[in-house]
Amino acid sequence: MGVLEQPAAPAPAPYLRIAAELRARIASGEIRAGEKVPSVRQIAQEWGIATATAGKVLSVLRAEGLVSAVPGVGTVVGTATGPPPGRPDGAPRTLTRDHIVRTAVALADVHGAAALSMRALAAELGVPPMALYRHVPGKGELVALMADAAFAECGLTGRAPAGWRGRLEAAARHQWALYRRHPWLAGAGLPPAAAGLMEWAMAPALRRGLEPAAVARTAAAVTGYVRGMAVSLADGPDAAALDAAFAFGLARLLDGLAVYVEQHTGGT
Amino acid sequence: MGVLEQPAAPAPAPYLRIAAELRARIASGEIRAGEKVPSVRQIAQEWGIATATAGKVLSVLRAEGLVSAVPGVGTVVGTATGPPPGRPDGAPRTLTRDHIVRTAVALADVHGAAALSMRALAAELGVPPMALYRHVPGKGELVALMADAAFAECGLTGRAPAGWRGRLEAAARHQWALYRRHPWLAGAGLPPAAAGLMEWAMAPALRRGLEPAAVARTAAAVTGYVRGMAVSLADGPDAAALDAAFAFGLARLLDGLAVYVEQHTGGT
DNA sequence: ACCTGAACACCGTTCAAGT
DNA sequence: ACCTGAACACCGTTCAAGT
Repeated sequence: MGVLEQPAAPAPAPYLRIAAELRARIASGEIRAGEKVPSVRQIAQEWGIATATAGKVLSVLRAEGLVSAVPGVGTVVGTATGPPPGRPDGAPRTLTRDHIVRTAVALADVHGAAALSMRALAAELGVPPMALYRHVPGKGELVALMADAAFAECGLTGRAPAGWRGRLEAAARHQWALYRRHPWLAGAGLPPAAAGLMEWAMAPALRRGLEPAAVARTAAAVTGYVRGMAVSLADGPDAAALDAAFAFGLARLLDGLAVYVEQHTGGT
Repeated sequence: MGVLEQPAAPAPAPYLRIAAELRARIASGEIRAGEKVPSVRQIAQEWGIATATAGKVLSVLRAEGLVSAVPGVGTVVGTATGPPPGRPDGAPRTLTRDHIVRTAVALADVHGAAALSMRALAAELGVPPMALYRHVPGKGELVALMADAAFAECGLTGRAPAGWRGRLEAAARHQWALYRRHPWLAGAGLPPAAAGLMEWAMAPALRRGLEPAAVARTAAAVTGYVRGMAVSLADGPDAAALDAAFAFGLARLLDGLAVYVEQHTGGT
């Protein structure tokens, strides 16, 4: 039923997915030749994976010749012998909406929402500002496309929990991870892809017989909770403390929902 | 202990408080002579009070000669014989930080956060833009002051619930009401006055023996929940549906917290 | 027809010139 | 000393002028 209910293709392993994301950042010019890619430690922290997995990410990119380890510095884009392959400098790929959106996401990720202007984005892409308007109606629509693209990143790799609670928790944690990765996202409005995620999340509860109105309210409450914690995160304060508060509050919210679901559905 | 624990002065009745707010809007120039003040129905809806109470609000202002009922139109600022008393036109009161902040709040309430610019605010106040900077360091600080002023509006009129759950629910609903009244507020960051509200909210739980770390996480989770629902509200969609979802989610969250508090404190 | 440079109507804020 | 006009470095977007 839900758009995410039956993944069209098997989800890639996390390290491959993250490697693909870094590859996209390099391709979009967000990380340039000679600049450092995130360290193993940074990757592990940013995506919430083990350092061993993070190490595999960099191995993949090194094996491709896209990055190389520079002792005492870190892992940088390109090899000692020249710029990275795949996009010879000065050959500007034809501008597409997708490329614009991905570059905008990268720009906002790195420099913050305030730094995302149509003019700065155009400069990043090496095109005149007005060129963007042939692919995107305006900045508002661009931000909506960015949010949709971010939510469409499939990060639900493991098999989907069958129970309503496991499914809802997985969706909430996925949403949280997206907000951690894209600090501008919580302020961007919920895109259609977010509705898809919630549809996926609520499918077991719906099957269990929870009435549609309660399903809708549950989805709104959980989504709102995650988003509220994310905007608080964007305020600036201690991220670690909020991570703990997020997990705590989510557990309490799910506990409370469990009581309700018990009372309002057939049984186990 | 909390700043709101022992109110310095007895809280005014709701209709007096709302009358004061409308009076401030008129004084600040947000509602000008000849323009309509909110109708009984609008007041009842905006502040979540009965229409009978809303009627008393307008009675107060009418008795003061500040507004008058115009049949077929509504209640408008001023009397049939001239402009409202209290601020003769052309006599600009001396600019103060407080006046700037209150006018900014009124401007953002009516025209939205996007319409709040230093230049527009200065125009509203009838001063050159740079005059604002002698009272406020910059726009960011102004918004922070606005948020603090909004949170400092005391709306917790009834006597404070003694139980942890009633207190927390009252604080959450108060915060929700603030966000309903000031749609820009959820996007403005949590000001010091919000921490005061949470301190007040969590005092009974703390007295009950809930450990400080759990108290902090609970406060962050509830505040985040309310704020997340409020930013979703600001997205634009059906406010009535979100009101219901807010109440639903809050009840579930408090239920889940109840289980936790039961297990982690002494007893009743 | 397609593309885009110049222009318009804004911003927040600096700073030097006014009183 | 206090105040503020002009200016600076931005914005998003319109539109007419270029190819």
